[in-house]
Amino acid sequence: MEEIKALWSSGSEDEFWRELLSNDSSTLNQPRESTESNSTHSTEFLINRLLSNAYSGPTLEDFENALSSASKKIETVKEFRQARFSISERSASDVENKYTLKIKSCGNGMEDDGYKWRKYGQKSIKNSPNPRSYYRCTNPRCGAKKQVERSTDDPEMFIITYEGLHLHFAYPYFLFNNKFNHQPPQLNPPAKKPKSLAQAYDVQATPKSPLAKTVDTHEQEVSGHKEMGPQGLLEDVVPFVIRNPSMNSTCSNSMNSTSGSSTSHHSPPTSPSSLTWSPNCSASCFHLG
DNA sequence: CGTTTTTGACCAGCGC
DNA sequence: GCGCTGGTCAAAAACG
Repeated sequence: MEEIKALWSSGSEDEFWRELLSNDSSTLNQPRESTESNSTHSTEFLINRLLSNAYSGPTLEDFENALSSASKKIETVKEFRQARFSISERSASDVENKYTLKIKSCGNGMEDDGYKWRKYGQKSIKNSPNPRSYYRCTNPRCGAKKQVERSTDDPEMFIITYEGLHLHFAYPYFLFNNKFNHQPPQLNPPAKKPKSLAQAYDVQATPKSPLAKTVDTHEQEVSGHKEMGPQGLLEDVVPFVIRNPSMNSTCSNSMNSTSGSSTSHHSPPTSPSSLTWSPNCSASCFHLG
């Protein structure tokens, strides 16, 4: 894992992507031959390859397969693909772009795929009565950051800006693979079910930057959580029922079988919050910050 | 007592 | 250069 971190920190991201594109990459092990994109690499392929090379966690292909297995949530597949293409359509050098979420309340949890966000600062913002909080992922190989501030228009609306490619949102969908055996014990069933995930994933461009994305979760309500936790990931606003706490074997099998990386990056989180690791079965953090 | 949050200081970038 | 603003650092405080 450290070599990945070093790769990102030692050189420019352009170098990283060149390395990624190189067929005879020596830094990143090529796990398997790919028959697609022989002449021109599609960005989708790049993303998949990035995940399979740099991370041992599930690839986007895994997510898609998982989505396909979720018969009841076929519309979610569509929306997830939309979200994915919102990433894929961009050039590789744009991966570090910011994403903005607008969340009207969400689950209160510090943990996200086994890692936590650590608050490292708070500033009062000009022309806004609400301060902005700065968080950084505690995942040692993740430099992703996020900023959380309360909307001035709607006190219950939070605006969360992620910096760096951030794929946490894919986890809930990946967990579809486990067929909803039961619900997470720590979470009450939502009093109101979200209208639809299609609304939750209304991906749209944000005015402040042509490259940034805004995900507006219109009516996300989770009972018992008036306050939004410092988490604020898309994972929080996706229905919790899709998260399955007892899928350790299924999850790891799936991830191991699809991850081409030979070196194991599945080290458990160093954070003491590893109790949430197994239930969520999230073996790797998908920030690409 | 270890971990997390708070909070003022510090720094960099930008416009004037 | 100066002041403003946003982002980060780090020591102290709070928390469990």
